[in-house]
Amino acid sequence: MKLTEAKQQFISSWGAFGTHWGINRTMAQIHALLLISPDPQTQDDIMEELNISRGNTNMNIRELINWGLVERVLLSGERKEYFSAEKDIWKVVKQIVKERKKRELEPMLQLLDRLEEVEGDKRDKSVKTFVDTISGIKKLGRQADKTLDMMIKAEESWFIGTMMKFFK
Amino acid sequence: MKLTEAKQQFISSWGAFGTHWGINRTMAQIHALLLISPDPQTQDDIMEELNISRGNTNMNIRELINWGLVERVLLSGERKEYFSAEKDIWKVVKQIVKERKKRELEPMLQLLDRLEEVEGDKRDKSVKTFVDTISGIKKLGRQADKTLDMMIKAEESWFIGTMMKFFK
DNA sequence: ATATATTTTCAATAAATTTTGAAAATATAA
DNA sequence: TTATATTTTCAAAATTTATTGAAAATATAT
Repeated sequence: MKLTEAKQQFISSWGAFGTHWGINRTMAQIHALLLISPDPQTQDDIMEELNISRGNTNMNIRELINWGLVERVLLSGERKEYFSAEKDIWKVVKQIVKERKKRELEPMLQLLDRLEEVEGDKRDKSVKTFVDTISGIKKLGRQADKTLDMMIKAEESWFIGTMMKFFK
Repeated sequence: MKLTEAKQQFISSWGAFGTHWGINRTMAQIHALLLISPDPQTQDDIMEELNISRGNTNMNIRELINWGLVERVLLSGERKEYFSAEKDIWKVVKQIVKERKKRELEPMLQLLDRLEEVEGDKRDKSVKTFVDTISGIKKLGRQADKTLDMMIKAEESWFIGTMMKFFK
């Protein structure tokens, strides 16, 4: 397979992959493009490569910056802004985990805390089922939260080494 | 908080949560409703509770069955079908992991295998960056695949116990 | 200061996804 | 068998989400 075709396939698949995980296709594609670009790219480079409008490009780049996956690069003597993505995949994964944990897991755990304190007699079957379900989710959620915290702090080598030993 | 309100909040939040993970809102809401329902529910029960149409209800129940999260229950002497969700959250998580692994992670790893074999000289910077990125993703992906395999087989007690020890 | 390049915003539009509801298919009862 | 209940399908409609592109804002150069 030629490089050009391989790049296109990667970008397109990364985009489709993203949509299965609640990430918009264009954002995932820009990320993919920057991941495989040796040098920082301008907005115009990205627009041209992916055939998308200036506004769309701009908004999604900003979103990637918010997620901590892309950074602005200023090249001396250049007026345009350049963008580049973190290439270390372990760091990328940790950053995504960190953000999703903060944006989704933590608020969900807070909600579960409140819901668990529902009024009513636990001898009432509907109260019991509700509280038991909420508690079960909360318990697993709290464990996930702790595990992810550790993962975020861990080095890839340590983490993979540990997993290898465990899950030989 | 009253049970009725708590239930509604849970269903609504579970639905919103789902959309952040590429799962349609209604499917997640039906799942939430069944999770907190002490007894199996009919299509009409679900339609009424969530204020959704018969077609929508039917399609999403089927989808939940495909995901292995809900099962049909036949009550003797009853003509209607009843539905209930697996209540053990650890089993639910394992089932979701298993399905997403099969549907998304495995095809992605297969694609990466093919992309890694791109033609061209690795001294060419653009080839090198591409291959290195693909290899990095593949390496982490393969490790995730193994780890998830183990998790799918593990008992909750073993898994949580292990994690607790590690991440004291 | 003015001109020019570049980035950002956002209302309008387009595209994708979800939902409806009525008709068709299927299953059960009489 | 015929009647009735129940489930399934799917084209059309509604809704949600993504994208465009031109105007406004900002930054840099002359």
